[in-house]
Amino acid sequence: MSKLETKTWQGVRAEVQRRIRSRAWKPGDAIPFEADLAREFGCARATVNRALRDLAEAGLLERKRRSGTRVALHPTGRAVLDIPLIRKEVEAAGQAYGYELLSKALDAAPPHVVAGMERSDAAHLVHVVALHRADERPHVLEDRWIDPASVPDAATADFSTKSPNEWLLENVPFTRSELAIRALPADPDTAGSLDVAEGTAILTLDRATWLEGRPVTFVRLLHGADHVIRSSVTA
Amino acid sequence: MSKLETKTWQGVRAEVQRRIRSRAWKPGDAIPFEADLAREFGCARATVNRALRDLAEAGLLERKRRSGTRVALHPTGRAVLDIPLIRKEVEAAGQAYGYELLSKALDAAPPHVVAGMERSDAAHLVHVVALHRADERPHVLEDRWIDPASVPDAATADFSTKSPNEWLLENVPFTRSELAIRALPADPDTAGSLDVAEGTAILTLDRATWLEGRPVTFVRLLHGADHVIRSSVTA
DNA sequence: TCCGCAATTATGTCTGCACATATTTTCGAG
DNA sequence: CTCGAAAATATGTGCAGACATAATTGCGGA
Repeated sequence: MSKLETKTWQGVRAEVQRRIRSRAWKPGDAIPFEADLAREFGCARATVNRALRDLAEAGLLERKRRSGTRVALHPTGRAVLDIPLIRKEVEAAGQAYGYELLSKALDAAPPHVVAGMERSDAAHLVHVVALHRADERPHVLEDRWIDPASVPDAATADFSTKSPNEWLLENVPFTRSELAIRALPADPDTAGSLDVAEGTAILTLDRATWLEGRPVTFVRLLHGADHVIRSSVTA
Repeated sequence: MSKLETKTWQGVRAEVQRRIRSRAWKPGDAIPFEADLAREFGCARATVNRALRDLAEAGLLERKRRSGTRVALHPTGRAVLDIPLIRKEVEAAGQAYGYELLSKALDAAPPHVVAGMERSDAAHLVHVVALHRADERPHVLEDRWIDPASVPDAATADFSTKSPNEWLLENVPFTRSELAIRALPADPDTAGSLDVAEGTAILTLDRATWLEGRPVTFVRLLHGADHVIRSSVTA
């Protein structure tokens, strides 16, 4: 019937998206088979496949072998957070970036108990505390532990001018990382470093990273007042 | 030389990833052309293309036409947050889900000033406040505004048993949404509803959604004590 | 009736080939 | 020497066909 002749996978995706949004295909409905859509659109099945795969990745469709494809019941909201270097984040906001090393210890005790960070030799970590500034004002307090077993250079690295945040990203690969975002009240030390009142709500970002199952580093980023993590979703 | 014969795009991706992690290909380096890799791996160029495209999406590679492909300088940290239904989130944690409508107003004033939410007819919004519980304890306070111009059914919808969170997701499509995560101190009302002390650090999630440029809804989710947003990244 | 093996079938992926597109590079005109 | 058009080239995408894989279905035997 239709002489749509879409031909490009983006075109197919757009048309399918339109049918979902217009409720021609309702949530939970099964949609036509790839082969049928290919015939309708006048393109190859591979092209339809590419489009549907993309929409499935975006959470709009659910696909199962042999069963077919259906419109997702609850479009799984999915936000992509960019986690830039703190320096780049500050510079991108048009502010002057400043950095200051507050402390570095070689044989530090294990960090505060953190879910998902079961270290083997917890007694010999490198512990670095550093402050990132934006336009002279405290921006982020970086509280980092590094496992020297995974990162031998960490013990001798000079963190006085380049932050661990940046140094690690450039020098140490990782295979997996976990992220946890919390709202915590500022403890006295944190409050002092960030120049806020004790107990202030602090947006806290914990990240643990591993290389092939071995712990590499754990960092807690304590953000200054009114910090916002933003993300936009196009789906 | 190598008789790797990888054949599958996941295999190619794994091998390329290995070379990046082992620093055989260093950040900033250009890697071999698709055609060359295809010859080395003994597979079709399309297969290599699929693998490299996937790695580029993950932020490990940067590709430009005619220029070739190179290893990303700063593996762009990128976390994917799943934003599930609150009900599903609670149930997934093995807790009993409870829901209670606290208030519904038809011609509400515009919400607190929110960046990115410039409404046209700000004086006629539907305003719903509802509480989500987990095991009887307050879990999330949902503070939502809906634009009836975009969602006519919102005025008559019954939010006493099904949350706006869930109702909107099932009934209203959207094209774009923006997300902001903050840490805010609990104001008296919020503290009362969530059963926490006033001033407690609250993990706050603001989301604004549009359909083809028209505002649909704005919601502020105020999370109870110790709430954590988690995400794991495999790259 | 119930269980498990086998046929079925929709999606997943690979291949080889072709052409499109975006850059870079080259090279000639002024 | 400079500028701009034309050639070169790596990635992006499309096509048709084939086989792989995972569910589902249905059949047959106990």
